[in-house]
Amino acid sequence: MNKNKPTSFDIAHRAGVSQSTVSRALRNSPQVKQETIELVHRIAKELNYKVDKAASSLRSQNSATLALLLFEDPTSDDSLINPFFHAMLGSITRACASHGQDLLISFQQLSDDWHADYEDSHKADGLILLGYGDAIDYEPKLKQLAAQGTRFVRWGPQTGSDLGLVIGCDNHQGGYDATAHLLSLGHRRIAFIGTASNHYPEFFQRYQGYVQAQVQHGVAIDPTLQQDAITNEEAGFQATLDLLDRVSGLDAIFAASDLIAIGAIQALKSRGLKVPNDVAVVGFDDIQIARYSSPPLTTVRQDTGLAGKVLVETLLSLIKGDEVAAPTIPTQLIIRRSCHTPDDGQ
Amino acid sequence: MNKNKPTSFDIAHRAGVSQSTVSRALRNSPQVKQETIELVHRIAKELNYKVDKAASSLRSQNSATLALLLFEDPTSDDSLINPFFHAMLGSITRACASHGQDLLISFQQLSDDWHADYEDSHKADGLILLGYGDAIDYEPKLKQLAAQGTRFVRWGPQTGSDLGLVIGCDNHQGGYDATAHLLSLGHRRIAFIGTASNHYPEFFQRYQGYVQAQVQHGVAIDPTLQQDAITNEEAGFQATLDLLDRVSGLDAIFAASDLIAIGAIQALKSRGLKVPNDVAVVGFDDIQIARYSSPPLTTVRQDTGLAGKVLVETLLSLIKGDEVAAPTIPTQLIIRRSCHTPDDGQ
DNA sequence: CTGAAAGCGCTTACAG
DNA sequence: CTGAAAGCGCTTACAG
Repeated sequence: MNKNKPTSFDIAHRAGVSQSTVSRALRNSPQVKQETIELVHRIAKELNYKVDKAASSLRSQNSATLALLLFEDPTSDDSLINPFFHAMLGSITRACASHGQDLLISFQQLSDDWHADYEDSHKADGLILLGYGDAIDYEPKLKQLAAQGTRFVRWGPQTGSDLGLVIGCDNHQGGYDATAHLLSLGHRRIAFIGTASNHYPEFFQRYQGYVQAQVQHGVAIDPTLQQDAITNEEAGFQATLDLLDRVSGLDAIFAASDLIAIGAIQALKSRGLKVPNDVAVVGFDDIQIARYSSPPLTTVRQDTGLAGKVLVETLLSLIKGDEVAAPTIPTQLIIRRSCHTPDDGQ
Repeated sequence: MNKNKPTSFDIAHRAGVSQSTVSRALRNSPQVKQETIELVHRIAKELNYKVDKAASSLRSQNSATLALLLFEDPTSDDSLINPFFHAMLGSITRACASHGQDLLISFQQLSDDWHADYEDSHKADGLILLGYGDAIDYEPKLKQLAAQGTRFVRWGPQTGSDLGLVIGCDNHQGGYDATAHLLSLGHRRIAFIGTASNHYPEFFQRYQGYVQAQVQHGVAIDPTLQQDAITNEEAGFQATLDLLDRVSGLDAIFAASDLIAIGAIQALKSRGLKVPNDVAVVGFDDIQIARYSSPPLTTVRQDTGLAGKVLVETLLSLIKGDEVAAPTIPTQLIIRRSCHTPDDGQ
């Protein structure tokens, strides 16, 4: 079947033109007569001809392929993927398709040589990095990539002194909005669950938004209301239990991610506390599960559809050598039933 | 940076051997002296050399790449991916990595020419098809792939007269186990929610297991207890409301997928029915959400870890030209709180 | 607007 | 165990 795969020479022969002209015509070169272009395309279709990607990449030194590298904390169960990544994956896939790029996907270990694996081998023209993990562990890797001249974009926290091009949402604003919403509902003892340090800068930015909202509303910050957790349900569950053992009078939780929030809700229920009647909960991400948790989760949506598009387009600009900026993706507060709304009598 | 990418000639020069020998040494050919192999590898490492994938693919006519094509019903919201696919994706990714294969990923429309897109262009040596959708719509596509000699494997229902190589779980047994479990808890009015026809053969197989279990337990089949639904929460929600309007005395639901089950639970709650006290619910898949639904969902687990490995390894055998069989992946009943267990006093 | 020719960086017979 | 040579199927100067 594949033995007789047609080449551009076959088309040239049938069309009565040279192979060079076929090559140009297939890419709709303005140099080629419209008539010839149409003829070549017609014959190509008849023969089921497709440009050989390997030959094209080799000659043009351009793979028209991007690589998406996913990574998580090495401690996390590696059969699970953060649902937030899935949404990003869908969006990145579509953006690649619309730009004629193929997408390689891989789960990476911190120990691997990402540059070598993808750029040196010409498998991909650039990398998209996606992951939650300890930013401190991760930093040397980024430095190495930058030093190697790897073209990459990364989803993450924008700090102003970023290694490489970082595209992220407005974590601070999102944290502010979530907290302001809880304050507007009358809550005053609002916990923050999530590791708020430079190890998890996205969470830290959300925490800072949480602090700012309270300061602006004249609520004193009680540092004992912050409890560390990485982004999975287990961690959220355990952190909430620890928090409940430590503090009193809690009336709301702002969880640094939806996964943490879902664990928190389970923990609250396990202690006989009702959500939102006893404790309101707000998450972050708006993953698919958020709508189907019980109660449905109020959360801060990250626009994954836009994010994927921006990641891909920014990377393509970078590869082309254009000047590129790193836009910030806005967030949006999505109100559901995990906290009372003013007009919600429940 | 990439301008001076080293080639096998650079290594040859430094090592004082020919380029052919370098090429052999890099692939650890038994023809090459161990000493030479080691020398070549050492120099390659020093130079950060990586075999150029395009050149290698072009010459060897082998891309060492598989393509994963995902598709869903065109009607479904295309920003969502069935969580079951995510688990498969993780598993397939890992299996590819362990076999030295790159993985291209794409969301496909039924209208696209999958063979041309991947095999004719030498982007991939074979395809993995993953998707839920109407099997009848899908069939002409499979016939076309088979006719074109495309090497592909597919996750789906094994019917005995499959187009191409189909790997799937034991849907019938899974349906039987779920239903037998409900029967053992004393339920007698068990609904099946999911389209049970040749349009959705996996669901149909699960339905047949459901029927068989009841027959064996001497329970008469009431066809009005079956309600169509495709695999998403919306459909499950709506189907359950319709069912509740139509039939009386319902004491359990076997949903053809977890997404349907989650929609069903929402619907039951919206009618003031308690799960499992008023109506028990069992799902199918054991997606991640199942553990965090409220109540946690009893379901039939498909072993996605094994499935991904088997898909990849079967496809690689097919590409190599080996004789291949299509194994069936076993299922496992996972008991949680969405139906009473005999020793669960709740 | 088109063609002849070179060459991308490998792998693989072929010869020794 | 190693080397010289051909060639995978394109793209792209170069020449007209």
